[in-house]
Amino acid sequence: MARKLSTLDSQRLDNQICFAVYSAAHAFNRVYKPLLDRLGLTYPQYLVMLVLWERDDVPVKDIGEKLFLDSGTLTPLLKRLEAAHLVKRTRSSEDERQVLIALTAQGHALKDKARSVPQSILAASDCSVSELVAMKDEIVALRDRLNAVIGE
Amino acid sequence: MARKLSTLDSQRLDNQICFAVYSAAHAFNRVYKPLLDRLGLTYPQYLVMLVLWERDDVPVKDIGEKLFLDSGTLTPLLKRLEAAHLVKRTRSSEDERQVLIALTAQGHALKDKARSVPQSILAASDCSVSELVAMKDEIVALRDRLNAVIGE
DNA sequence: TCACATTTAATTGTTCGCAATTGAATGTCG
DNA sequence: CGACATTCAATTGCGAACAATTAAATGTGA
Repeated sequence: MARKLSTLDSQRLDNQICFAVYSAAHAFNRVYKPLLDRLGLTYPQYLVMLVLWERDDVPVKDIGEKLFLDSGTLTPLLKRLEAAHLVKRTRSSEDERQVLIALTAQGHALKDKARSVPQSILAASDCSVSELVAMKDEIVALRDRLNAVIGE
Repeated sequence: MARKLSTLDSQRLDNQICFAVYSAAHAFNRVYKPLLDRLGLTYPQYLVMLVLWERDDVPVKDIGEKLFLDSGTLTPLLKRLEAAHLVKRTRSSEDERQVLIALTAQGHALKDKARSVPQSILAASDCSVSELVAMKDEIVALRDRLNAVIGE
C-alpha cells in the first residue's frame, strides 16, 4: 500500500506541508482584515494589543518573545500604535536600555470593541471549537519543534 | 467538564489558533532560510520555482492562483528571478495581456540543487511523514474554508 | 462596427519581517 | 576600579504582501 516517497514526490510534499501553513496564514489574514479595519489595526498590531490586554507595561523584548518578533519589526509597529494613541512608550528608569509599553485609555477601551472578533473568526473557520483546539495544539507543537532546531 | 468559553477566554483562543498558524509559518521560514540561501532564493521565490518545475511557460495569473498571490507581489518577485537569470518573462503573442514565465537553463538546473531541501525540512519537523500529511490535509481544509468565506 | 465591460500586469504606497549594524546602558571579571 | 562582554532598542536595507489604481488588450452586445 504505502510506497516510499520518491524525491520528486517530496519535492511536492514539503511544499504542501509548509505551503499549507503559509497559505493558511494568509487566508486568516484576509479574514481578519475587514474585522480589524474597523478597529484601525493590522493583524500584527492586533497581536501586540492582545499581549498588552493581558499584561500591560512590559518591555519590548517581552512582547517580542511572545510573538517571536524582533525589534526590527516591533519598533516601527509600536511607533504606529503610539501615533494612533493606543500605547505609550517610555524608557524604564530602572534599566534605561528597556522601553516599556503601556496602554493608553484608548488602548484599554479598544479591548471591548475587539470582543466580537474571535466569534467572527470561529464562524469563518466553520469548524468546532474542539477541532480547532486540537489543530492548534498540533501546530504549536510543530512550531516549537521547528524553533528548537533553529536555536541550535 | 467542558465549560463554555467566556469572551475573555476566546479573546485568547482565537489568538492561539490563528497565531499558531502565523507563528508556525514564521518558524518554517526560519528553517528554510539557511537552506534556500545556498540556492539564492527566498521562500516565496522557492514556491514560484516549485510551481515552474512542475509546469513551465505559464502566465503570471496561473502562478498567482496556485500560490494565492497577486500581481502586486508576483511582478517584482518575478523580476528578481529574471535578474537572477532563473526565468524569462515574455508577452504572449496570442494574448498580449499575458506575461508568460519560462525557466532558463539555470532555472531548470536549480531543481537538482534543491532536491535535498524537503528532507531537511522533514528532519526539522521531527515528525513522521504520515503525521505531517494528516496535519497538512487539516490545514488545507481549514484554509479552503477561510478562503470560501472571503469569496462571498 | 462601436461602445462598453472584463481581463491581465504593472505601479504606487503602506506595513510587515528579518539580517546586520549601531549605540547606549548594564553586568562581569580580573 | 576599569576593561570587556552582554543586553536592549533603534536603524538601515531588502524582500514580501496587499489595496487601489492605471493602462493596455481582449471580449461582448447592440
